[in-house]
Amino acid sequence: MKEQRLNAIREVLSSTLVTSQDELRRKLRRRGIDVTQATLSRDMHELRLMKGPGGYSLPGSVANGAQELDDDAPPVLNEMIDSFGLRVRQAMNQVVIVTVMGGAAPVAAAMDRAGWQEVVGTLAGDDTVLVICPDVKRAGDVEERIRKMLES
Amino acid sequence: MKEQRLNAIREVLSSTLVTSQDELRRKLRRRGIDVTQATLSRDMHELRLMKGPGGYSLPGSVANGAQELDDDAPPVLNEMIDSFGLRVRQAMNQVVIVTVMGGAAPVAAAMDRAGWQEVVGTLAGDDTVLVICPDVKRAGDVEERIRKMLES
DNA sequence: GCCTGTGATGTATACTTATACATCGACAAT
DNA sequence: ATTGTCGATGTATAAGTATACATCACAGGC
Repeated sequence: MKEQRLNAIREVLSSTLVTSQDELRRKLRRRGIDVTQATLSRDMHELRLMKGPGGYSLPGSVANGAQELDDDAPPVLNEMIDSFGLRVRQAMNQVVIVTVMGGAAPVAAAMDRAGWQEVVGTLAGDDTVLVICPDVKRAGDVEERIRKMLES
Repeated sequence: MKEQRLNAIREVLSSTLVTSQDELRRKLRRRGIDVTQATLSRDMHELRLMKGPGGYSLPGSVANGAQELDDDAPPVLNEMIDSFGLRVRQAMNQVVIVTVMGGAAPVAAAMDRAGWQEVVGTLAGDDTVLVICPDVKRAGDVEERIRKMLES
């Protein structure tokens, strides 16, 4: 039972954003796993999880967030930002979105599909998405929207 | 003063083990830096520090602070520029670093790890690194530093 | 069958971290 | 000179996490 729970924790963390042990507890309960915060604290210690501004992550960045997308399932931008986004910053008419390793491509694809008028184009590295905007003001608009997605 | 403190935090974390904000506060006080836990909490959030079973670690450092560093410890940016960098040019708030084929990714990774405040994000192609800076002035600063690495 | 040791878990709480609110200083605009 | 804005910081406390203690189930030895 414990092993199954540890596996479930890894799956949840590699596909969604988790910012507290209570949040993880609720997500596990949706999967039929019901434990206390104290037990999760021990589990997370045993899994050597890291906690930072972007929430919890599995040790080693390679395995983190590099989930393959369904080819025929257009992702919602909000979900992509939730799952992969770490932080956003504006630089003149550009917006830089930092993601977990491997998360840049799905985020950029979702932005393209969102079709925002304020976005001229996007470029994805491994963990960085560059968003080009027509001017500084609209870059500020985009930055604010992305920031709000990160904060929700 | 704040910048100096942030640098001191990075130095302490890269050379000693820190397992709580109070412990860091005490270590900084020995260096003549006296702030409260609340300020350190904000500083550590701004530095994107990670906390795990092995204590606090800088972003991009070994995923688990409790693990000993192995042979492929993160290289210094200077070495990466020496090994792979060919030339650097500035374009408004962007800096373009041209590398040998295949050298863009290690250079971009090293820049991410360097954690320069002037760098909003980096994007790597095969032989080109695009560095986004907050404004034209700081792009100039970054260009100058990279140029000096190329010349040495 | 009984006893002992071990690992897992929950409860309660100690400990740690994040933040609401207030204050202050620097700076720009008037 | 005055006023307003902004970022930094401290205080107090809310929120989050780690763990002391107790309990239970189970396995192994005798």
